Amino acid sequence: MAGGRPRTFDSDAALDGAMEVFWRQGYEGTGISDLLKAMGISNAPSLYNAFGNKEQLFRKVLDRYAEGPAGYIREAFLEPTARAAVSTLLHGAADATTHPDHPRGCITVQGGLACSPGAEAARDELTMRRAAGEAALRERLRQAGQSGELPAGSDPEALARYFTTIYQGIAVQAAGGATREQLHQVVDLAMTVWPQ
Amino acid sequence: MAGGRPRTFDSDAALDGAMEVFWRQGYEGTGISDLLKAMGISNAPSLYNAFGNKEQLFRKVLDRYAEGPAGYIREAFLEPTARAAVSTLLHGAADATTHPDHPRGCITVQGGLACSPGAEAARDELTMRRAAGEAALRERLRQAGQSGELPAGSDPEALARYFTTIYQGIAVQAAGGATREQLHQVVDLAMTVWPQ
DNA sequence: CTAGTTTTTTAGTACTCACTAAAAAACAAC
DNA sequence: GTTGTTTTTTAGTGAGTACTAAAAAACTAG
Repeated sequence: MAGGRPRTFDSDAALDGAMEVFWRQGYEGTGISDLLKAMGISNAPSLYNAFGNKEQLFRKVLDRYAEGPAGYIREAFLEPTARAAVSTLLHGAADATTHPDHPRGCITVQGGLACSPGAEAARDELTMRRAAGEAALRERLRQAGQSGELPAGSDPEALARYFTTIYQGIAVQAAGGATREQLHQVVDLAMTVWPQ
Repeated sequence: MAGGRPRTFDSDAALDGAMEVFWRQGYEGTGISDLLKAMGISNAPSLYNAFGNKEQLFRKVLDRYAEGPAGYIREAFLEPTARAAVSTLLHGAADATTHPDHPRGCITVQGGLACSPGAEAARDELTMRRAAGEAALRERLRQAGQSGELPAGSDPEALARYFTTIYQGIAVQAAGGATREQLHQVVDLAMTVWPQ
């Protein structure tokens, strides 16, 4: 077994660089030359050799995003009550979408809602991931309904969709320049919908 | 004064076609060839002659959007109470973003949140228009505060931001496939935040 | 050293991007 | 008819798109 020529760039740092660009410019607004610069890779073939094509790189970036800047989501689901989970989730979104070290907003929204036919696979991947997040919240709220945390007559599905709408609206608000404090205020108002 | 060679396309119909494409594919995902096809124009120079460049055409489309598919917004502000205005606005958004004759979502959100440096002018135009909508709602709610429609201690600015967040979240939800009924349910929940 | 493996480099592919100069065509006024 | 005006058509511009074949370079194992 052999070693081969060593990489001149760090894979994780390169993915972080790619994440930054995709986050700020969206999938379709990001070119291979932008990625090369941000990833610290000198030539296109090195990028394709290491990460596959643009779409595969995008998926790897989304995975890394979920474990890094969006890690607060997984933590939110560890909260003991559904109400605390939602509150942590939304206040976490207010923080993450306005973090000074990252582009504004959320990569799963900013990445691309509308696109040319050639980018539909990437757009659909984003749609899927947003739907997966909403489904996870729906399950958590269903469980809260069964455990008695939610009063009788509550609609866990509708609540999940409502809080997801807030969550996604926050990403748009952040893109428009809303401050962190303003978004936390939005979350506080949104939480008053909680039953009882 | 002379007539000159007559147009072979209808300007309003062409703008409607351009609106459809920009709405479905976003500003950056839309190419001149897409526009030509959708606008019923045979050659690029005819488009440039009639509407200026891509960015100027986009602005004309946004103006037409405001008077057409987003006309419900102006109507909402004619409601006698602020509460009715917000309700009409949000339920109107639920209808408009899921209308079967149009692409999903709202052109001022779908048009582009993140983009390449070359498209920043278009993105900023969208940001400005969203901000203008939020400012109008803020003014309406301030007025409601002064007229006594809102109870003492209410925060019109925070309410305006909250309802705008819902409004923009609805556009993302619609892009993800939410149904009209589901979005109306979201709006009903969102309206329970209304003070008193 | 040689052989094997992986990455980088060089130099390209074919295609699309937004946009335009110049000429031809189709009208109105006279 | 001629002149003036506007639009369409033809034929392009240079720059950028994602991606790749092939060779050179830099490592490890033996």
